[in-house]
Amino acid sequence: MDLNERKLKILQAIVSDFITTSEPVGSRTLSKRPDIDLSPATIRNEMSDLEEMGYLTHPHTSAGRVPSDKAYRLYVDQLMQGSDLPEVNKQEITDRLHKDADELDQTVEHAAQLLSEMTNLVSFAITPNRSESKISYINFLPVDENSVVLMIVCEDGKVTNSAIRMNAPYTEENLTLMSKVMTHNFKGKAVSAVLTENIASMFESDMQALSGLAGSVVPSFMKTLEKMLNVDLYMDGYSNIFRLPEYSDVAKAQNFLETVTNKEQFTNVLVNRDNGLAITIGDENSEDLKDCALVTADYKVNGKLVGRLGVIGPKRMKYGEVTSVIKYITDNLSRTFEIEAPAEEAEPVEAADNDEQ
Amino acid sequence: MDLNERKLKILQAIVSDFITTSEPVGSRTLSKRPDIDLSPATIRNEMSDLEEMGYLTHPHTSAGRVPSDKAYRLYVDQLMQGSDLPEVNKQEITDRLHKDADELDQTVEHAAQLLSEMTNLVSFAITPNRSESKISYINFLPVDENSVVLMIVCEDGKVTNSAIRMNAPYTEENLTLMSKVMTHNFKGKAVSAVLTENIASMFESDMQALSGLAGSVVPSFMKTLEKMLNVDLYMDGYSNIFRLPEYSDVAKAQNFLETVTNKEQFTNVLVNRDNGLAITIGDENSEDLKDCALVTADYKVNGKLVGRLGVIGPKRMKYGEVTSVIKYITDNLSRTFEIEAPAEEAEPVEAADNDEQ
DNA sequence: TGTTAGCACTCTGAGCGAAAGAGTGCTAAC
DNA sequence: GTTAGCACTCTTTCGCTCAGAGTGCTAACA
Repeated sequence: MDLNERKLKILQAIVSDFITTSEPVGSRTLSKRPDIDLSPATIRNEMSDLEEMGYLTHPHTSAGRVPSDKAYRLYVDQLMQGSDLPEVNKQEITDRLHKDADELDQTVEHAAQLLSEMTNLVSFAITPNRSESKISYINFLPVDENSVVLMIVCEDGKVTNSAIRMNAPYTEENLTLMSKVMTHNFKGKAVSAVLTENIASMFESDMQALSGLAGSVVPSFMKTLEKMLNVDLYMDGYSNIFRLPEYSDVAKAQNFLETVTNKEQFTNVLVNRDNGLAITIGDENSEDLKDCALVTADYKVNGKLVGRLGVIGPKRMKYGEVTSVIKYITDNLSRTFEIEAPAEEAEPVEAADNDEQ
Repeated sequence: MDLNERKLKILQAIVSDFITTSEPVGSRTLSKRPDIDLSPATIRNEMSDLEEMGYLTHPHTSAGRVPSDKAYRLYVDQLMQGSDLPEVNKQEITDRLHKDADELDQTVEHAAQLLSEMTNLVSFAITPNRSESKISYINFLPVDENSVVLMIVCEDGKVTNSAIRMNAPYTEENLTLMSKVMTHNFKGKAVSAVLTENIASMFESDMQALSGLAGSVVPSFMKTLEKMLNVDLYMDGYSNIFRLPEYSDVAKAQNFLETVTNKEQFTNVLVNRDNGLAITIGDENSEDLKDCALVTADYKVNGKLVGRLGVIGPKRMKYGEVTSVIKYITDNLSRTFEIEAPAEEAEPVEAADNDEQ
């Protein structure tokens, strides 16, 4: 038995019908569609075949057919027609993303917000991983006699800072010296590379005058670098799930919310997805998301750093629309954080990208 | 008719019974309690009186009594007995709050997490408002030829930074000069005070050499200062509401989540609450929270800055337990961010408090 | 005079069965 | 190969009854 033209057509009709109604699709309903010119009985035969082939299931004998994960996969890969975003929406995306375009974090948060509004699903966005970002400055500033602030600036403009409680007394000169020596040592190196270096030994050789401070500074420096690698997760539209009949059961809604509000775990899921546009459906996800579908896409910052943005919802989602919204937003974000007029320079000029407060 | 001893006792029994069961309380149930030695009929008479006085309501004729908002208020003010936190919980709070005590934001986030776990309610925490914090440094760092990073450090160690896109070319010397002049001008002034000054004029008089840069810098500087005033909101335990029978109705759960996930609006509610321990019940809240109760308390940072932490849940909450957990956590937080061993100095030494990236 | 027992009454919620509706699968005819 | 027809299945909804919980009132009691 093979998937001939007619079976595909029927399958497509069933999937798209089910996506909009969330009700099992019966043969009579299908036969009424203008694009399908077959009697209910014929359709029933085909549906029976499709079920045997694993594309459809049956909640119970006297119910219509429901697409299986396999059917959604086929639908997404071959059957679905990409929808073009209405001009109004495009305009809105552009407008709203450019409103606070000088703050990466804020813009990304807005992007997530926008996405949940436009898809009526739960949306999320993660900021780029900076393990390959290069260090640009290291700076110690006095706060009071016991504590200083350490700030590390990356070439892409990202700033991370921490408070450090000093064990030994320090002078402003100490701090300036330390800032200079460390900047000199690490400038131009990637964050991940520095994290594997033996920093303590550097203090011994280069900075004997400061070795008394090393005990306070080294662990904090490492911690701050690690903080630089943290990926922020923004989510929006939690309450959208209540609009979906699949979550009218409170237990299911609870389950979903629990999974999705576990930031650490969920960030992990997102970080480990395929690059580019990625759609995973049902089984293709981990156990606790097996009733969901995720659609994600990447955005670029300075043409290098890669963040990610997407939605999570029921397998029955409007893949065409959702995909085009996500693509449009990520493209827009990438353009927003694009290098501006590199013009004559060979080395790329980093665009404004910086952290939140 | 007045609230005599017996009526109070009955009312207290009804409220505490309803809090644990969420079922309307009948006269027979009450008469079985060891602390109430009255026949159901007598209790019925008293309940009828209490209803007339506005302390009880009746879902329908043949149901037990339910406390009114007025009853909860009385309960909280007079009838409830404060519970003492078990030693295990105290220990856990202390342990978990001190794990990352060098990062205010992170600690506050952990506190919210802890609170939702211990109360099984939705918890929240806001970071302190810094409008009265004093500025300590202002620093411009070059990023690339078009952009610089501006960072403002407060006396309490809080750092805020922004990327600035420059309209005119700049030199490192320009930045250093600008940093010095601005630090000199604003050091020791409160953020809110600086925000009302006429910064632009300062550029004209003090910094003529830099006036070409002022156009880029002044608006960004103001924006960054405003960012310094932003209060961060952390929430946790959203999915706890599904455990409560009052939210077994999906529409109610949706409503609740929508109200509470509106960060801006909800932050506003929190910022405008009374200082110290504040409990608001039903009507006492805004319209969209009229079925809820909020309990909040303040914590202090450096004995000055004040943040806030609390829970939101149904009016039927264990006020005693909740209050003692919140108090214990806020006290603990205040101690964590306390000035450490000021010893000989007159001027208070600021403890480590700094921002999240 | 306050308290209590008794009883009729009310309202809710669970349980049950009937009936409607949707849809299938099979058979037989086209 | 397609279709009409029909018996059959399963779910959902509706109405009904009945048990249970609780009240309010009255009358008796201490």
